Amino acid sequence: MPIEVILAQRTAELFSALSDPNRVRIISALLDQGEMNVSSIAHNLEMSESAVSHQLRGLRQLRLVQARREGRQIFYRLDDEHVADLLEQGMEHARHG
Amino acid sequence: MPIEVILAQRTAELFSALSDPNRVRIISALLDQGEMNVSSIAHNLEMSESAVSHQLRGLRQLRLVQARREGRQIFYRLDDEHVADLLEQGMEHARHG
DNA sequence: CTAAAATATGAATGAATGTTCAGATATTCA
DNA sequence: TGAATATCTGAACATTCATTCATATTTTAG
Repeated sequence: MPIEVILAQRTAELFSALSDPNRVRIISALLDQGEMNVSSIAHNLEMSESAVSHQLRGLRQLRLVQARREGRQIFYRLDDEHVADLLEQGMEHARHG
Repeated sequence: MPIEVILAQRTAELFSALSDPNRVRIISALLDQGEMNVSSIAHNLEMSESAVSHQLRGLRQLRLVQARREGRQIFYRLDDEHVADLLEQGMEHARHG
């Protein structure tokens, strides 16, 4: 498989992480707050905790998000400042455009 | 509907345009070549012309791509330099990361 | 040890997506 | 006009995806 195709796949995969409104909101919330546990994300965004948990799993697998346990809560934060840049640039484009 | 949710939707929609390997390759090719017609994109990326045409329609509807007819060929180019930035940033992240 | 709280997980379901195939539309050239 | 070329379109199909619901796991508090 040509490198170019593999790179395209990995690029698409990265953008896929930002291709759902609720994931955008989750990442945006983490960008604002720095760190949040699952239930506060769910409450904040009016999503079920299960849905949030499922989405966070995907984001964690892509290493866009990192988890830290504290007691029975698990706090999530962005793993990568590049993702913050990407999201901000995309939101900026979406605001105008 | 809260502005924040609408913005998240529009942001996700933008990233969705970059969330498929073949679309990434199409946009990347247009970025390199400046302008291409459907069949040269198809040949270049080893996609069917129909698949390319379907994808270009979506990109055109999102105004990421612009069309110009010349005889029986239709040349496509990126409509927006911001998208080029976004793609390059995403590809850069995908190369490392 | 038991109950409660926070999160994770898996199966099920419906919606969205990308490609293919067949055929339609538009344009040029003889 | 008729054939050839380039592109588009719509239906069909398989696949992927996000959510829900029920249940499991982990941790703390009592």
